Amino acid sequence: MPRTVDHEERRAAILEAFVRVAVREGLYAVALRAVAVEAGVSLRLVQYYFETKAGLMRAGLEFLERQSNSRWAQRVAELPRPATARATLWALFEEALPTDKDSRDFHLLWMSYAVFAQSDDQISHRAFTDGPNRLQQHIASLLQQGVASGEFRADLDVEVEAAILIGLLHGFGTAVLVEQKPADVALNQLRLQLGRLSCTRVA
Amino acid sequence: MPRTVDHEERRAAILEAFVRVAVREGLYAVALRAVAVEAGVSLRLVQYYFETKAGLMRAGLEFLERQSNSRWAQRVAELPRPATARATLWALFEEALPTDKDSRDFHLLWMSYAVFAQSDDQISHRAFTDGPNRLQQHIASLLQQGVASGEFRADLDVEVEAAILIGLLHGFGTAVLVEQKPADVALNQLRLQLGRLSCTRVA
DNA sequence: TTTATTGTGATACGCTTGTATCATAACGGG
DNA sequence: CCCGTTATGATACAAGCGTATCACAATAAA
Repeated sequence: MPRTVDHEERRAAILEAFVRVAVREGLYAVALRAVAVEAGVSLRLVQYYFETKAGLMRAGLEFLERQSNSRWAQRVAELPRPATARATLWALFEEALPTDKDSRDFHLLWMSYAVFAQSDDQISHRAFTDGPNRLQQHIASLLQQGVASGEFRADLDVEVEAAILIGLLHGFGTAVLVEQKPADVALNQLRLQLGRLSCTRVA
Repeated sequence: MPRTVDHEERRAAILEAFVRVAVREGLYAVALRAVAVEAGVSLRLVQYYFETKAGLMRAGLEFLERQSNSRWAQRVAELPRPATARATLWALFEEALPTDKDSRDFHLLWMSYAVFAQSDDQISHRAFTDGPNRLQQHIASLLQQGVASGEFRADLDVEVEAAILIGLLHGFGTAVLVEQKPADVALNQLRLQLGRLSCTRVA
């Protein structure tokens, strides 16, 4: 087999260009030609690696998922050990809010995809339910762990509290995204809600 | 002046068609021709009443705002008097979640517009911050009123609690929208959070 | 060195889009 | 009655879109 160029590397480069264009012009307005120009390759190449526009869209979503997962994994790895349940939760909150530009872009695109998926059955809706569900499970188990270690009140319904925290996270996330309020305010309000679950009530 | 046809009525009819198309095909994919067909008028007519596509978009957003306001006004009017702060809040929650199809459509379009506005400076971002801010003020005053009437705990920071409730409302709203959870589950979880603020603690 | 396969460019096609143009029908005021 | 404004239809146009086609450069295997 000839002319072996690293397929995955090329795909990644094009996908990064895709993300940049999508952020700049809006996901709905992404054109294959614009992606090609942004990536510095020919239109044909984009076609070659992703076949069709729907293919690029699909790959874009998967790319975002992978990127988000690795971001979170790195964040957890940087956590000082041993990490309390509360500290881990807090890191999760900070990570889940669009604090820096990268995170902002990610949130915007994710939301764009969620909207897009509502009137396009090419891409599966499950990405937008499975992700939050997993996250909620994760939060619930962290809460449970916190209850066991005495950080949180013993009478918590961890499932419901996790659902509430997830809801808040999403709501505040979009609020920060549309610049209704700055990220640090959102974090403060989250801290208050988390404080309610603690054994040592602050307010 | 001749051939006087009710301008506003026509505009409204076209806007309703616009909304239907936007819900069906996605806001990003709305074409003037599709709106014309849906409204049963000629393309030229849509141009005549809205000049340009951006004009139609703008008008569409304003239409949604008006529709939402009147929906909420009617809801309040139907409230049994005298309405307790808690009952009013609860009505607000029920109204704010995408429970029926109309509300679902509204939420979807509103979210689409929010995403759209992030990469289009034709439509003002203020609609997406002013609305929630007003709502938050409203909730805060309801909470304050509830504190005064003894429904809610006296030591509440009503501003922060209002912010938290708004955040939850938005988060749960999108969760229901993407069918991550059904509306009644979201309402139950909201009830729990509201119970925390009450004088007579339930759980 | 040939050969088959993989990777890349140039370009064209058909379609849809928003917008513009032009004619003309309808109708109130003079 | 007629005139000028308002309202509506038919149609044209240039631009941009996704997709398809074809040629050909590059290279690993024979």
